[in-house]
Amino acid sequence: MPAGMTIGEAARHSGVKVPTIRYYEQIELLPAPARSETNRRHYEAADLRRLAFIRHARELGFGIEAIRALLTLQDNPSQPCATADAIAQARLADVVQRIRSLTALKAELEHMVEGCRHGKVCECRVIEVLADHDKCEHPHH
Amino acid sequence: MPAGMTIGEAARHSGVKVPTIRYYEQIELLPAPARSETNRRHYEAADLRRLAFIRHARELGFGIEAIRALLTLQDNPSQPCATADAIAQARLADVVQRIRSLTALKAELEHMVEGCRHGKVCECRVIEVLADHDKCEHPHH
DNA sequence: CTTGCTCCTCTAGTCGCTAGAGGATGTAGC
DNA sequence: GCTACATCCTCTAGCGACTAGAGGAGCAAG
Repeated sequence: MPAGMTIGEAARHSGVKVPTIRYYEQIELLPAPARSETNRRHYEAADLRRLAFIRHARELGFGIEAIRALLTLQDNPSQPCATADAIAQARLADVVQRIRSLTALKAELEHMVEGCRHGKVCECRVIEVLADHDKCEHPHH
Repeated sequence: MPAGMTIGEAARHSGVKVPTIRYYEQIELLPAPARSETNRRHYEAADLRRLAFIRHARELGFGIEAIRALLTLQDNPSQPCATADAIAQARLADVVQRIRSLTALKAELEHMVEGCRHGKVCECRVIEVLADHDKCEHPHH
């Protein structure tokens, strides 16, 4: 018979922390596993695959609800994959947008830091730029 | 006597929403302003400058505690600006790191989306890659 | 005088966990 | 068997930075 693993073993195997696994069960992202006579959770291979899927999706920045949708799709493989594609594309668009705005931010921060002469606050570029938006190179934010 | 403006006017002027201004007051980032006879807040020019400073710093991604430190520095202009510089540099390092990881993510997502043949889920690249980390181009995450 | 906007306070919700209390169970060494 | 210590259980509360909504009062225009 398949012994199954404890929640701690599942955590080590999947890289998802123990409380996080319990949390995923609570929000019904992961099915509640069988319990031992003494009330301990026992995980099988299928649970581990699901956990790995979730972890990977989280690493790629998908939100819980998106992952829920993707898991439902995985459970119904005969459906068209347009939804999965749309979710991934939405995430990609979000990432692209974030990179854009972070790159602009980076330029602004570099501008601030480079201008700092390490003197007193009253002549500090960092404080000065923060206080006056017009001192930004590209004040489009 | 300086009339001062209502919280709504201060919000329109600064671009910070009304409830957010109240929230900043609650966490003591913004001093509690004078009140009218009927208990309404009245903001002066100094409050507006402080609000603009906070808003700009938030736009650049500084956390509330960092902003609190920066505001304290601004209030004490004779101190050396090493702290302000350190805060800005820490933020810059964070932004650089974020850009790096988002760029890696972008490549992974593009890989997923490009591979999608828009067929059924059972042959969908998106689901497939999520389920199997080894199918990533650069599985360094 | 009524309509509709703004203001007040307070509480609770968002997201994805994470931390901690307080208690039961399991394992290893003696 | 006894003693540590790790691991497990449930439950509640906290994080950051707001945001939403209830329920009520004030204000300005028609």
